[in-house]
Amino acid sequence: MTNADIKYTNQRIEILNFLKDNYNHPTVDEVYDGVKNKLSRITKATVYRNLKFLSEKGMIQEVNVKGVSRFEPNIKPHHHIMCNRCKKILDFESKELSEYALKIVKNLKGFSVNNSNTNFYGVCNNCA
Amino acid sequence: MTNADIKYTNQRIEILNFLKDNYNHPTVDEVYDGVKNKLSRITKATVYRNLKFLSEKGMIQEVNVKGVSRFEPNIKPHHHIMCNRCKKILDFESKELSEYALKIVKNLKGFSVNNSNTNFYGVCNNCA
DNA sequence: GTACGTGCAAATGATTTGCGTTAAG
DNA sequence: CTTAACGCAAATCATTTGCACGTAC
Repeated sequence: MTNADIKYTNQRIEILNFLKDNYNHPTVDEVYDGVKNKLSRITKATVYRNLKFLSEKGMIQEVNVKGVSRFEPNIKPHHHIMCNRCKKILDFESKELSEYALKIVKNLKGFSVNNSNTNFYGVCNNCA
Repeated sequence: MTNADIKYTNQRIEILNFLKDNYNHPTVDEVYDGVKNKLSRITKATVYRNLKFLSEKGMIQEVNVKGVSRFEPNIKPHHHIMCNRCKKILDFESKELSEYALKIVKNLKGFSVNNSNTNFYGVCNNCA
């Protein structure tokens, strides 16, 4: 999670801090609201720039759900389970699923695939 | 593909026509450009309204790729393979993959999942 | 004839960018 | 000291909406 090449500005640190241990997949606005308490002068542009920057550095992960960007500290490859009612997103790790999926497309002509992820849709117990 | 409850306006017909047999997953703008030849006075608002309408009716399918909506005539459940270079998207049908994925999450606590789809990433032969 | 769809222009919402200033290393 | 990041405001891009008019059925 540390990297020598990057400048650890207060803004960046607070954003990383907010995301750390936050598995709710917050949107840009939610991250902005979350760090505003600590850094009252921060702007949304800075949040956008840093979230993009940190995603590109592989320090966080961006998930796009129906046109909205969300961010999470879990950088391991994994799948997502989404509730159709409350829109909550759960991480789901399954190496065997990833491997099975890759095996299935391996002998496909015209494409060399190197990774995959699966999205699940359903209803969480809270909403059911 | 036909439905008695809907009004078949020229705009709607041309949009369906453009999408029919078009497996390139066009964006809203591409659909707009595609039908403008036939209906010079059509506006993007109409294209947006109809693509949404037809998706809700289940007559076409919307796919969201990195924040941009794309549309396709293939309404059967299926997976997608995307080229990281040229961004081309290929449909990939695999009932066994869907079934395997569902089986894996079936005994997950806190969520009742009813469908899934897998996205694959790689490089197509054209780009490789 | 009536309800629904359309074209147009304006509104909204998300994200990006130019620029002068500030701070990390 | 130098370069990258910040804050601010304005720009851009995708998508939606209100409204008067038109058209499918």
